[in-house]
Amino acid sequence: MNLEQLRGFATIARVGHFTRAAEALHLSQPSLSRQISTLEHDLGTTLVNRTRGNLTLTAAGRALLPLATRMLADAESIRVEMAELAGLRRGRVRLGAPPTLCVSLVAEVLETYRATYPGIELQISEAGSRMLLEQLTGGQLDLALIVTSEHAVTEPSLTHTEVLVEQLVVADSMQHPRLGQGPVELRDLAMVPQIAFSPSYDLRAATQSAYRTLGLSPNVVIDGGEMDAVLRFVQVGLGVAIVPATALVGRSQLHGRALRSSARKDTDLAQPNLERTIGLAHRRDTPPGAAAIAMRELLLQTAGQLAQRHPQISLRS
Amino acid sequence: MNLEQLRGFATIARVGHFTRAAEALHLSQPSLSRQISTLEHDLGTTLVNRTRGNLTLTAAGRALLPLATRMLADAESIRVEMAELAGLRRGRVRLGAPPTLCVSLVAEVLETYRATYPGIELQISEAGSRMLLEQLTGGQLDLALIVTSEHAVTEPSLTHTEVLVEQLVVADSMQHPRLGQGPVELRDLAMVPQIAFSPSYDLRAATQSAYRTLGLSPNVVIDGGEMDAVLRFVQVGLGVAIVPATALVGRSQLHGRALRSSARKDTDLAQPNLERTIGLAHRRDTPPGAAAIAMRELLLQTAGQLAQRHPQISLRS
DNA sequence: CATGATGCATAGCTTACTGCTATGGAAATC
DNA sequence: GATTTCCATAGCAGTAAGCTATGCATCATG
Repeated sequence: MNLEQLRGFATIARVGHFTRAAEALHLSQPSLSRQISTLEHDLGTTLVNRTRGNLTLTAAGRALLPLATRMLADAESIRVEMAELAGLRRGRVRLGAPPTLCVSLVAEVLETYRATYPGIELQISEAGSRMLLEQLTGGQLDLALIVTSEHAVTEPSLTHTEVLVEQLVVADSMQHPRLGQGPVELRDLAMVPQIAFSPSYDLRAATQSAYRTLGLSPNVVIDGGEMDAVLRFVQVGLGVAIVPATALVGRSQLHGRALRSSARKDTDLAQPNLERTIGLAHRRDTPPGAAAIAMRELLLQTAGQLAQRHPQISLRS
Repeated sequence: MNLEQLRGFATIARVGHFTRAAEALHLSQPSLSRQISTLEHDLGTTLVNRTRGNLTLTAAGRALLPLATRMLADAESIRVEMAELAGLRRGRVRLGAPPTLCVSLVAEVLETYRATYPGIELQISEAGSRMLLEQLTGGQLDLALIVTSEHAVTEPSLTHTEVLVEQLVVADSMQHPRLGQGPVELRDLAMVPQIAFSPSYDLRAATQSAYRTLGLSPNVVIDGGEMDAVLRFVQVGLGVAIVPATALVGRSQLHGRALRSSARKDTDLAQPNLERTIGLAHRRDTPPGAAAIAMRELLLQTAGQLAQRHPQISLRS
C-alpha cells in the first residue's frame, strides 16, 4: 500500500471512471488499472465493482475511502506545513521567458507551482532573450529561461544551466495539411506558404539565418504574427510555420513535422542549425530565495517530463 | 514522500538513533539514512539535527511527527479493517512443520502473521513429514511444510507446491571449530566427532543414507538429540552436526560449512543427495480459508527473503 | 597523542517497482 | 453484426530503493 495507490483509488471513487480518473491524475489508464489491482491484492479484497457504465465501491471500498481521504489530506498538510517552515509560505518569484516557451513549459510549471505554493506571488516577464538578460542583470528578474544557442550568457554577473535542447519543426495543420509524410527538407519547404513571426522573436532570426545559409528565401504569405495567431493561421491551413518543438506540446490539431537541412550528407556547405538550446539563467552573486529554488527545481523536473514524452525535445544536464 | 520514509522518520524520532532505528525496521543503516535524506530533500527542510550522542528533531521535524504518526496509524487501520472485511478478523490456521524448519522459517513467519492478524488462532504441529501428511489427510491440519525430497506427496487428496531447496551443511562452532576453511568432503567428515539427531527426524535418515552411499560410517559421539540440544552441543565444541541450511539462520555463533560428496567429479559412484526440497502441502478438495491463504502467501514471501539472504537456500517456484 | 570504536554519509551495484505502448476481450450502441 | 467504449493484460524501460563496502568525523582510551 502506498500513497499513489490510495490517490488512485480516491480519484476513481470520485469520478467513477478508470479512464477519466487516469486523465485527472495525468496517468495512463493501464497504469491506474494496475495500481488499483495491486492495492486490491495487497489488501486482500476487491475495492471496486467493475460493472460497465457506473463503477461502484464494494463494502471494503466504502470502508477504505474515508481513511484514504484522510491520509491524503494529511500528506497535503505535511507538504504545506513543511513549505511554510522552509519559508515558502509567502514570497515572490519573478520569472522571465521567451513567448515560445510561455505557451508550454512555463504554463505547465506555473500551474503546478501555484497549486503547491499558493502563497507565493508570481510575476512573469515575456520577452526576447536579450531583453530578459538585461532584466536579470538589472535585478528585475530572479530567473529567466533564455535561448542560449542564440544569446550566450556573457555578462559576468550572470550564470546559467542548460535545461533542454529542442528541435525546430514545421507546424502543419491536421485538417488542411500542406506537407506530406516524413521529414521535410528546408529547400523543399521554401516554396510552401509560410507564416512568419514578428521580428521581435529570437525564432525569426534563427529561421532566417537557416534559410540564408542555404541561399534560399522562403515564401512568406503572412508576416509579423504573435505565437498564438501564427499557430491559429497554420491550423486553418493558411500555411506552415517553423516553430520550436515545445510550442506544439498539447496542440493536437497541429502536427510537428521534422526538419532536415539537406538529404546529401557529403555536402561541404555549412549546415544551418535546426535546434535550439534553452537555458535557465540567474544572477551569480545574489543567492536565490527558497521560492526561486523551488521554481528552478520544478522547471528542471517538468523539462525532464517534456523530454520524456516528446522525441523532439531532449534534456541537457 | 511515501509511507516508508514516514515510518523511518517516526522510528528515528522514537529511538533517537539511526542505527538502532534501522535495526528495529529490519533495514540497513545506509538505507534508512538515505530514506531520511530523500524525505528531507523532498520536503525542502532538514528534519533531524545530527549531533553525535543524542539526535534531536528540528522545528520542522517536530511539526511533522504528529502528522506522520497519524498517517501511519491510518495505514494500520486500513490493513486491519480490510482484513476484517476479508474474513481475517477471526479464524484458525493449523500449520504443520518438521522441527528443523520450526526454528527458522516458521518462527519468522508466525511472528509476522501474529502481528498482522492478531485475531487468528494459530496451531502448530511439529512432527516428521510422514506424520504431517497423515494429519493433513485426516483434516487435522490446514497446511504442512514437508520435506518433499524424502516424502513424495502420493496421496491423491493432497497437493503441494515446492517452496525452497536448501543445502545440507555442517554446523561447526565459531569458538571451538572442528573444521578448517572451505567446503568439507563427506569422506573427511566421517572421522570428525558428530552429534546425531533423534531417529524420528527425517534428517537422520537422509544423513545416514548419504554416508551409506559412500560406504562410510560416521563417528557419532552423541546420539538422539533434539534440534536445539544438538546445536548447543555443537556450539560448545563437542562435535559437528549435519543440518539443513535454514536451521542455522540467525545463529551467529555457529557456522555452516558447505558439504561436498566427492572432490573427484569423474567418479561413477552414485552421489549422495546433499540438499533437500521443502514443499507446502494442503488438501486438494477443501478450499483453504482466508486465514490459510494469507499464511501460505506469507510463507512463500518469507521463503523468498530467506533465499535472498542465504546462498545455501534457493527458491523453487 | 595516537588509536580504535562508534555512528552517520556516500558510492556503486542489483533488484523491484511503476510508468509507458500495444493489444485483447467484453459490453453497449448503431 | 460492425463499431465503439472501457477495463485488463503483456512486455519493456527508466527510476527508485535495497544491499555491501567504505569514508569521515567524533569520542573514548591506553
